[in-house]
Amino acid sequence: MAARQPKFERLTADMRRERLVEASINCLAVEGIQGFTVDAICREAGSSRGLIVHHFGSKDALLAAVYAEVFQSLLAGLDGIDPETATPEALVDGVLSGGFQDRKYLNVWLALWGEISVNPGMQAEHRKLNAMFREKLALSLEAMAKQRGTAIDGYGVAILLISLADGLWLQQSIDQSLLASDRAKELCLKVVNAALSGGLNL
Amino acid sequence: MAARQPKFERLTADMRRERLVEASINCLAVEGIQGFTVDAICREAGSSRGLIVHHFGSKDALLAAVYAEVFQSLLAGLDGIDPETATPEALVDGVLSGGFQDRKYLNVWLALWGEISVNPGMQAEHRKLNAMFREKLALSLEAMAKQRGTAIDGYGVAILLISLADGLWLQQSIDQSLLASDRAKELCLKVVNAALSGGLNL
DNA sequence: CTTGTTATTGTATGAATGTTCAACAGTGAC
DNA sequence: GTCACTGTTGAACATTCATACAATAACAAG
Repeated sequence: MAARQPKFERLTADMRRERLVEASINCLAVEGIQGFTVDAICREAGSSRGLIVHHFGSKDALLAAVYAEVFQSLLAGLDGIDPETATPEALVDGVLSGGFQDRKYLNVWLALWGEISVNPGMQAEHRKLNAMFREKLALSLEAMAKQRGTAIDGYGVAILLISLADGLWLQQSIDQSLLASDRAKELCLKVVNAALSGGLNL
Repeated sequence: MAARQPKFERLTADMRRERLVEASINCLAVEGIQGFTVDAICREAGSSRGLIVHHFGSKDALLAAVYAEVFQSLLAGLDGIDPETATPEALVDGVLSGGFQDRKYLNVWLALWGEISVNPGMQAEHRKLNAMFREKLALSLEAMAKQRGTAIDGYGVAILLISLADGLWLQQSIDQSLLASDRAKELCLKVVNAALSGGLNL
């Protein structure tokens, strides 16, 4: 007699939550916010429909969990960067590659930004996480400027770099024929180098 | 006896289309793509539900019309700028204020970008319109560089400026506490001036 | 083996969605 | 006044949606 076949896989709550978050990212990536439906997500995650409410309470709470996850991978791009020894190349690489580099995430970020701009809870989270990111960048930038004997406004340059990287990534993701990704990196690098050498008066 | 009261206002097709497009923009602005529903749009436009299909054929076609309208106001920001006599200030002003300046449009653009990245027809339109915008910018930038006696890659600087402006506007729209809009303008201006004087080697 | 906990399922439900369509009515031509 | 044209209405329709919930079953503890 064959071994008994369980009717479903029973996971720990954390593992199931993780699977649902990843499935959500895939759904968002492919079809945008229109594809972010309970049916599609659970199909992608290989579970039944009831689990989103059971593990997250609501679909909105799941989207918040997606944001936390995606932002983690953005922060990870700056991991391993030591403010004292970092090079401009490493910094630009970190900003451009953390969670972003992949065009796949365009629709994920579009959905998240839309939600952040409307949902006060997510806006608070966004401010907190973004401040961390900016802080880390600003420290590295100021350390590098110091080595060159120039004084800069690290906060201002950080905003400049983040905005430029976001804008380039956005344009490139929407229309891939616009520019190659190494060209985007080159543009960022030139601006950062100019800022660090005092050429932008920042 | 009172004058007969018409049961509804009968407009020309063009006027009705315009009203529906404007109503769509308002709906998108307030609630994002979630608020872009036939019911909400027609309520906002003060008409019955049947008119979207009647005048546009489908809701998707209406969104395409919204894109055309919004991009027009983006192009209008560069109107009146003569490549030969333009100043960097005027150019940066034009890029930052055309159709963008207003935080109100954040959700409109997020929805449009999402659709563009997925819908081939809108992607083609996007490429065409964006190329026009870039072309106009590049011409003005090259003319200004020439006056300063430097040779630049107008196309590259245009992409740099557009991306930076987009990124700054995006960050600022998502979190208004991040930076003031005159600060954003100042950052753009410094980068453009550096580029025009050859400081960025572009 | 028995039992308790809880992850999981899948149906039920009611609200909201985009589109269709036949009837209606404003408007200008004659 | 009569007519044709077409902008407009609003009910009908089939889907799809998020959520609620009671039944089921996996799994660990004893």
